[in-house]
Amino acid sequence: MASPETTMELDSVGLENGLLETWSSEKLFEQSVKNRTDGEPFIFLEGPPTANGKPGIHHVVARTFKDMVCRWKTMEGYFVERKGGWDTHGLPVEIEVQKRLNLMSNPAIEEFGIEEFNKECRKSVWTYEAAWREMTERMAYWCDMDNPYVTLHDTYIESCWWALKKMFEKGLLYRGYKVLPYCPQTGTSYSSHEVALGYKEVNEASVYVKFKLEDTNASILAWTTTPWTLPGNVGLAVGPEVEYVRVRVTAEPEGWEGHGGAVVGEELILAKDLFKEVIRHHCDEIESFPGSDLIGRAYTPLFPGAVDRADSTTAWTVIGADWVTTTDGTGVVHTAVMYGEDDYNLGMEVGLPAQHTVDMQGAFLAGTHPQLDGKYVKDCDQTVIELLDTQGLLYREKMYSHDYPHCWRTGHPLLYYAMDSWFVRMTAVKEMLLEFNSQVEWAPDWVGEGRFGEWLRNVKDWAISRERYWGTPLPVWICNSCDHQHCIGSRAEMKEMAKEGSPVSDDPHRPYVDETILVCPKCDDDMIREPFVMDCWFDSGCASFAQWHHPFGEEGKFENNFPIDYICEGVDQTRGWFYTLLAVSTTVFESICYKRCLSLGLILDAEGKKMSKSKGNIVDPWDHFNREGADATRWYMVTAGAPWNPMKFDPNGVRETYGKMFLTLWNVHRFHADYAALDGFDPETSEKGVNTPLDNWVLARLNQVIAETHQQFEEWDFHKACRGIENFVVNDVSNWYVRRSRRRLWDEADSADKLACQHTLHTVLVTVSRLMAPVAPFMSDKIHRNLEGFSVHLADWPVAKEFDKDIIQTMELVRELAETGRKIRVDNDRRQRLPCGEGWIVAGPEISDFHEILASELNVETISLESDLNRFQVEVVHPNRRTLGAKCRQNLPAVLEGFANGDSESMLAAIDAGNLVIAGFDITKDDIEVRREERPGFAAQTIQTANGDSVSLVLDMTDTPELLSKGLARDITRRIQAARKNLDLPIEENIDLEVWMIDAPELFESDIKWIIGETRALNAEFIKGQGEGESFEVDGATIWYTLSASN
RNA sequence: GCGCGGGUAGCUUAGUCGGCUGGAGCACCCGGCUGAUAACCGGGAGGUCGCAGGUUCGAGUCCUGCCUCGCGCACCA
Repeated sequence: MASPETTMELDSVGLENGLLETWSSEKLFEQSVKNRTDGEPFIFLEGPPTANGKPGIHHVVARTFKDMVCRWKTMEGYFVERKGGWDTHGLPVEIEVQKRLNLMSNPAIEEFGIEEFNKECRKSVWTYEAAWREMTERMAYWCDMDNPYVTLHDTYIESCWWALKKMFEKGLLYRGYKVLPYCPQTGTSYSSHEVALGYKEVNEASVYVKFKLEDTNASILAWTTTPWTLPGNVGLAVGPEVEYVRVRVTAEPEGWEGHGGAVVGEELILAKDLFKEVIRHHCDEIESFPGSDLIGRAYTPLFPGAVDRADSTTAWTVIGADWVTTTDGTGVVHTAVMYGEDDYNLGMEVGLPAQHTVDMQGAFLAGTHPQLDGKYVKDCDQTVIELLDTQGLLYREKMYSHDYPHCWRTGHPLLYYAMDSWFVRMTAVKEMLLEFNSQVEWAPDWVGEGRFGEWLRNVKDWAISRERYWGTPLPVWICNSCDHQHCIGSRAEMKEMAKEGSPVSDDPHRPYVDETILVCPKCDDDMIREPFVMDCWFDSGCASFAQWHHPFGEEGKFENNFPIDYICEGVDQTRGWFYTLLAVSTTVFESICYKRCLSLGLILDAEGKKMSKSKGNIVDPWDHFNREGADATRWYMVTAGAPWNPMKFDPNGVRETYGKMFLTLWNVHRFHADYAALDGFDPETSEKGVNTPLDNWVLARLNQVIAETHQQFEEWDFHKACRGIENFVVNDVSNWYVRRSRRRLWDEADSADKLACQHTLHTVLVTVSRLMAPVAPFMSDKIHRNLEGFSVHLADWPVAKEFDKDIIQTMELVRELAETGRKIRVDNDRRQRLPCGEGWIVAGPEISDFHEILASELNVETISLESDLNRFQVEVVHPNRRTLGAKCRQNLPAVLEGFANGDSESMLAAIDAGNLVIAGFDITKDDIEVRREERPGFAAQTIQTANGDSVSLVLDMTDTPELLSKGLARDITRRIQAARKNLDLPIEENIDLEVWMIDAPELFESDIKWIIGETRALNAEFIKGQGEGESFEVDGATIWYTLSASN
């Protein structure tokens, strides 16, 4: 170990870029990992980003929190591997390509060719890979980007297949329908994200329809905004608890317009609450009853023959559903199984026939009705209304305005349409999911209990198939003759089962996999693959094992890396990756997937608005990387607030962090390193010196900070930990320790005091570097290398030693007293440079260790303890509201008044005698606080210490010739030093000095010598009378001075 | 509509078990200090602690309702 090197002014961008090169040539990341191979593994899993979008500041946030924890754990001695990952499949990729090639629909893609299309997708996936790598490297996110897992790799896909087969074997995979927003023009169903792009307000006809009950002469009224779904009606849903009425029409209404109507004597049934709103005729109420009375009643189909009853016993009957409300409509919900999500779920539950009346082009199927067959459904709304009207089945028509989703590409209204889909039966493992979730340590805990728990309690079967092209193909084949289903679990299995002569491609993607025909194990006929790809969330949900190509890859790799210790992503992943990881591990392994999950808040702009491309309020991380540097950016993001709270990203804040934290720290380091280099200080071989109380104090504080930082890291309070470090660096180390130690290092001889200071600074800087290394990996490393000769990232996490809490408290008091002294001077109009003869600390604890510091801070000649309290101050009794409140309750005001009117001296005497009674209550010592306040006329202030004691500071304001001389000397020195600095004179440069004075107090010989020493004046003259050069006035005196470098 | 999380000085925020005059930082003004860096120190100004009730001797803190912002879920039959 040698002496540190002298340093330069801070250039953070240069510093960081320089270190990046050093790290890369040293392969420091690899080293830091390998260094800990003997340690217990800490398992981290990278949530794979998609590289077909540009990385933004929110990615920097997530990566900072990932990196920070991994670096911290590494320093603690854990073995922390970090494999990178890329999410490469899915709709966003396809949409990008579709836009570029103007392929608006599935038929258009197929015409273009799936093979070509997927080639384009494969290319598009990597559009921003370089940008991602650059960002990742520049921000110092340590992660193995050279051997990442990639969801489009054959091996990765094979693991996904394996997982799906596990589910299949457990009976958790099944085929069914899912109602999705579907655009018949493009032949595509849309995810909720895309649907959100296309909401438009529409004003269209809604209808009230009469459903004639079979066993009685009455009709149930139901309401719908989509008349085209009426031919598909197979049921009516009512709320079992909802109150319904049966009414008889007694007279025609006044001013009826539009289609529909009812005849006198006709009977109608609807929710009681909605009667007034819906019914236009004059009616008599016949009876009222709960919805449960209606359940099971059969009614006549509106379009007989449009749907086959098949073996359904519930078709065209009234069904109970507790989600039915009376907020609009009639309190009766028309149910068309294939054209509404609730309708479909209800239909499945009670066994309604699931049969389409509309084809994939959006046209009515043949056999629905002669006037409708083959026509586009949205064009038929009026026809349906007229058909019902002519049969007397229409009660009313009403224009209704609402938001309705439209195709973001073509602008056509989307149809909710039941699509063929494959599902994972998550509902079957709900209890297990909840149990596993309760084992996860969530930060913050309310995301786990609340948002995520809520989601799990309402878990639905997972629709994992997509009618798309670019994705992991669904490995399920169905037999042409016997409908046998087979799920492939590996590439080998596919080869084995392939029909002779059928192509088996090495690339598992479409369209190649579509061409592979399997032989049915049941009947030897051909099996054809289901034409779906999988939800890309399934891909990333498999990451915990597919990254290792489990179970085909390296043996033991997966087992040793599961379950995961730590994952961290934005809160938007709650229903995304956080869920799919758990969903897959639960169904495949019957295990938890991760033990700890940090869910990060959204990132907002400085105004609190969500960052989005369209608003143009995106912050480019490079703006900060290139200005304040990655350290300041990372530190800012960690200290700005709790990680799970939404973060308002304020570019100004980054600048502040840079100026405050990093510039300060750098200058402390520079101060130490420059002197250490000059003196040839070596932390290992140089004498230890003799610690002053100041050294002992800062070392105690250091250990306190170590302890607090560690504790707060453990509790996920990274923001508090880092604010604590920052406070220590800025306030304690720089603004107090270094400020008070400056003169110690000016000593040119190797004094014991200087050595102690240098050892102390060394320890403090090295330890602080280690504490902040996980968050600010650059400057911490620069400092650590300079002082310790090796990288901070190979160092160990600091462990706190026992520390002296008393000295910390004492110093707190000393600093408060120093501030108090300045306040006294301001109040008494006495300038800081004019010394006071004496200062007294009244009734303070023993702090003589710090009298010297205090005297210097206060600029007093001597400090002494004064025990005679009465000399300067009186004791004042204050009530202790906390104890008195408990004792006196509602009588407290009276007691407080008693205190206010009482005389402190006599109250104290009474308490000592044990007989103070106020408003009927015995007052004891515990009920009061005694504070001392200075008597009027003294230059004094009283402060309260942390444990409630009063301490006062009194300054003697008397002037003497000696004091005036000293004060003048300091003023002169200060001016000359400023002039030296303006002239850019080196610190060791000597000067020639002339000083003239008018009306000045006498300058004592000793003070003249002091000026000469302080200013390094080789030749100096002090003259009474008017002079030349710069001048200033102090206390009525005028001073002129000239100086020049002495040669 | 339901759930979760916010709302404290112009801005960013701390505020523990309900208890002394609601603290900091940035910015602003005045003063001081400085061979101390984009520094430091003192003082000033700046507060309806989102609003309204309630509990309590006492509420930023607990309860109820409301307003508002963000996120999520549901609904839009």
